[in-house]
Amino acid sequence: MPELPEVETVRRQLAPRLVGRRVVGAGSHPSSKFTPATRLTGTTFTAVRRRGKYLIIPTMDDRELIVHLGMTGKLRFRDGSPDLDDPYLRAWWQLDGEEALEFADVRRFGRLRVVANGDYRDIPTLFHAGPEPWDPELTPKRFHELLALSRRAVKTQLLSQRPIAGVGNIYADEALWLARINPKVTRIGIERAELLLESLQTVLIQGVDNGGTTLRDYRDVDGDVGSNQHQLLAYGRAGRPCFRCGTPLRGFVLDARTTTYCPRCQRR
DNA sequence: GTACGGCCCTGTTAGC
DNA sequence: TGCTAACAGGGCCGTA
Repeated sequence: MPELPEVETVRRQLAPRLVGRRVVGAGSHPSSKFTPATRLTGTTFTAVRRRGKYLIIPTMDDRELIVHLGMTGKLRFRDGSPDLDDPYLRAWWQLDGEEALEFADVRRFGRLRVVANGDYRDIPTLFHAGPEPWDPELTPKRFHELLALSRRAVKTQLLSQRPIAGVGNIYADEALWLARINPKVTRIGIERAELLLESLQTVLIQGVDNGGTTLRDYRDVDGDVGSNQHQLLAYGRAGRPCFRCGTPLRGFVLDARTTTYCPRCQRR
């Protein structure tokens, strides 16, 4: 379940090895989620950027490869040719210099797109994505205004990517716990919005510093796990005592996602 | 425009 | 031991 810290970790590892590399061949799984990969033969990657949970990889011919890792997507390099016997290989790019970039994804929730530079109209979540967590324009006031655009539950809004980009289920639960905000509240004041923004920045920075959170599937480009799962304060701890007050944390399903919160610290 | 439910996927785990 | 059902969940789409 790669969220901003996991995707940023991948981006940092990918960039020095991918920028300047030419694609001499490509292939993919037949699903339309992955076939865009094949449109890149002959071009050269010029950068590796990130926007929310999306990797954006511009090419020399003014296009961009957009990668969403979904739940179990992994990017990795392989010496020589791609491993076509891997049943989970969904796309691959043969690079100059006898090396391949592979996209493997067990559950096929990931997806690839190739677009003209900056044209995200066909990728709704990316097109409508809110500011990055560290965007200087994302002031507490602005964040509060963005949250006020909808009356849905605050956690639902975070997962929508609209008030802020890059937050998924794990870091949403963590930040809401840290800010003592109930996931189901539909309106928060400017002071609590500021606290939530600070909490989001805190948990996301910690996630990046720890190389991401590996619960089961996530691996970075080198195949290594992250270590942030050892720092989690709320996510996945339902039934266990709150680190602040000792009250057993409660779990429920919100928007088909497990949600964990402290019924005492995070009262509605 | 907004809210909501269902679907895509498959390995792992729980329950019988 | 072996089978079945439930579960995990980000993004998208159809419907109300």
